[in-house]
Amino acid sequence: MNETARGGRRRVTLYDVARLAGVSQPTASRVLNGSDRQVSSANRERVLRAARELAYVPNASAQAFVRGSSKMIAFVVGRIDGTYFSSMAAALMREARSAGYWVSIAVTDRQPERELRVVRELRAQRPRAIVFAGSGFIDPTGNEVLADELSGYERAGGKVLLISRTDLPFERISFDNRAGAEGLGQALAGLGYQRALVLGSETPLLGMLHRVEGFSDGFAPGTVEVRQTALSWEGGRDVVERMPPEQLSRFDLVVGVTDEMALGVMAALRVHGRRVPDDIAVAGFNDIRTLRDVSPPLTTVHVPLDLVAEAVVRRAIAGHEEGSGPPIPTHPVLRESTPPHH
Amino acid sequence: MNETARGGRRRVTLYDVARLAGVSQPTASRVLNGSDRQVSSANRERVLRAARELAYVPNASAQAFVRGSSKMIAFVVGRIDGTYFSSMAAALMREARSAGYWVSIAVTDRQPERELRVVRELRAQRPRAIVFAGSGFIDPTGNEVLADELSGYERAGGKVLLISRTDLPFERISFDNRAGAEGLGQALAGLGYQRALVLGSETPLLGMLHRVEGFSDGFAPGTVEVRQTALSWEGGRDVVERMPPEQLSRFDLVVGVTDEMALGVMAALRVHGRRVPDDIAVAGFNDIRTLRDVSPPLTTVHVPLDLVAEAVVRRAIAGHEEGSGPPIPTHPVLRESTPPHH
DNA sequence: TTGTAAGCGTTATCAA
DNA sequence: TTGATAACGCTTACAA
Repeated sequence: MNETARGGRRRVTLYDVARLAGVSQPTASRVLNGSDRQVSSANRERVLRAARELAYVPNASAQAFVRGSSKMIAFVVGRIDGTYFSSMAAALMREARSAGYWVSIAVTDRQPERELRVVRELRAQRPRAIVFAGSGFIDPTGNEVLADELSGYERAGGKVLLISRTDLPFERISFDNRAGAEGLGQALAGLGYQRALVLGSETPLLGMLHRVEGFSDGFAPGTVEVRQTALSWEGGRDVVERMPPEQLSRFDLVVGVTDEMALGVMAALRVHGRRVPDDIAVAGFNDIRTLRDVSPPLTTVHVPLDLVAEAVVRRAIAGHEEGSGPPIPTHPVLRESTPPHH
Repeated sequence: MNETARGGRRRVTLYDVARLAGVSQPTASRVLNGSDRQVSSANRERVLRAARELAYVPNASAQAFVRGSSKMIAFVVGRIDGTYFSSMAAALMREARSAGYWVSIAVTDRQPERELRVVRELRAQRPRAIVFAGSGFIDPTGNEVLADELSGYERAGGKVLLISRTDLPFERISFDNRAGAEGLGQALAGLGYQRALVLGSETPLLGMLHRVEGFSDGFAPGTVEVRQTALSWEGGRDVVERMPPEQLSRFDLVVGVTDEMALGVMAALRVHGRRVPDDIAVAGFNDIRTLRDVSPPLTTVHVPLDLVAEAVVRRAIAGHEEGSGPPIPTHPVLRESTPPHH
């Protein structure tokens, strides 16, 4: 009802502090908030004391308002309740904090119209950067409008960054999906595997395509069978569930383009009484933390999220365009889900 | 360097829209931002058209500034890279969104001094509510200062909410830890288990204590052995690692006060070649999503995060104090990690 | 229903 | 080094 009166007491403002300290508002401002300007140590002392005495809390809205930009980095993600993106968010927050920024997370549920709404709302917040992570849909029309919206944001002084997302025309931070997958393919071929089933993403995402292609190249070009499925735990599970047993038996290895898919595969195999790795081997991609809880330990490709976070924050803050630099290297990690074969 | 000039182009303001539409600024405001005031449909139409034409984006900082409070709910959490809190955050965001609010997540790494800093920074943002989730330390001095800070925030019109946290004097949303744990204890005793090792939290948290006590009461008062350990995966693992094998053999069941701990236990048991549930049974608490990936499926106590999120948002928005209502019920879920025994 | 005018808290410009 | 003073973009009495 009555918004401002809620709680009654008037808030302490910079003016109050200045008055108590016997200085002008600008001087108080120069002391309390980061300014290069010098203030005499006598005044500085009095202002600090006054601020402490009144328990002054700067009004971030007012600061953001007058500065025209906030200390916020917006992180836009399809989902947050999964280890991969929440780990990425955690790394990003750590990194941002050490640079004096904070991260706001927005979830889109992977729906294009939600993405658009989220960006509109975010623009209103005037964040320093808007960072998109992962697997966006490729809906040309939807993306066109989204790209327009983001361009408008950039024109107004913001920065758009994409993490391993390729369907929008903005600066990009990518992993070397292809090389990591190729390394995995080589390693597994070297262990003696010969008939691999690869689960790709039914949503056509360039990054996922690179993983499939890279693996195929490293493993043995032409021998790999690919199935497209939902990019999720359920997607992995469903492929196994729906595949006739005799068909599944033709493979000695199943590889998911994400760990989540691989975990879905393992769950389904378990249900059907197939043992990993005795009956069939499994591997994933990303090296999410959940892997420490599965047995046997899952072979995967490690993605160094700390490096990603560091790059994101550096570029988000940098005034200039850095271009889409070299991809961040990834490397295969062999574990017990893929022991030497034959 | 030059903050405001970044990007060059002046931003479109409400004034521009009003001028193009040929109306006053307040009228444009009434049309574009939620106001109860009526505007003639002719003017409404012109304003909307003008806004679209100029691609007007409201300045949320200015709005928050002048309104004295933002549409933000701050969610303060020890860590975000775990299934439990990220699931809770996800539920909270869903719920908040449908009420027209958005959630900002702040991570404290469970360090008291970080908690204090985070709250200070959050206060500056003037969020509608600050919500603390989970396991805070009990450091009386640290908490005293924190409580002061939060009281100041409430006096200024904000709302503090605690989710299953009991070391601060504010409105609380709690689960029925005791009843859930008691139900679990009864159920497991009913299955024939007789010698339980319960892993409690070495940090003295009331909620965790209730779980230990509840379980003990339900299982068989006096027969349960309790070990305190770190409230984490590592904490669970360490207990098993450090326990002499013959001592561990005395138990037919290990219960962690969180699923994370239980998963740590399972990992350690695996390493030491003890099979679950054949050699020893394991149970946890929370029913996190990671459980779908472990085998055998873990017995636990389900905590309905959707209900929690709903309660949080409702109370965060409500102008009045609701008191710390009845706890949200939890219920045991029996799975294969604790089959009938003997 | 509409417009005028005041004010929100802070920073930045500029003159002292 | 300091202090008037003018923005910043928006909302909200209050008056028309």
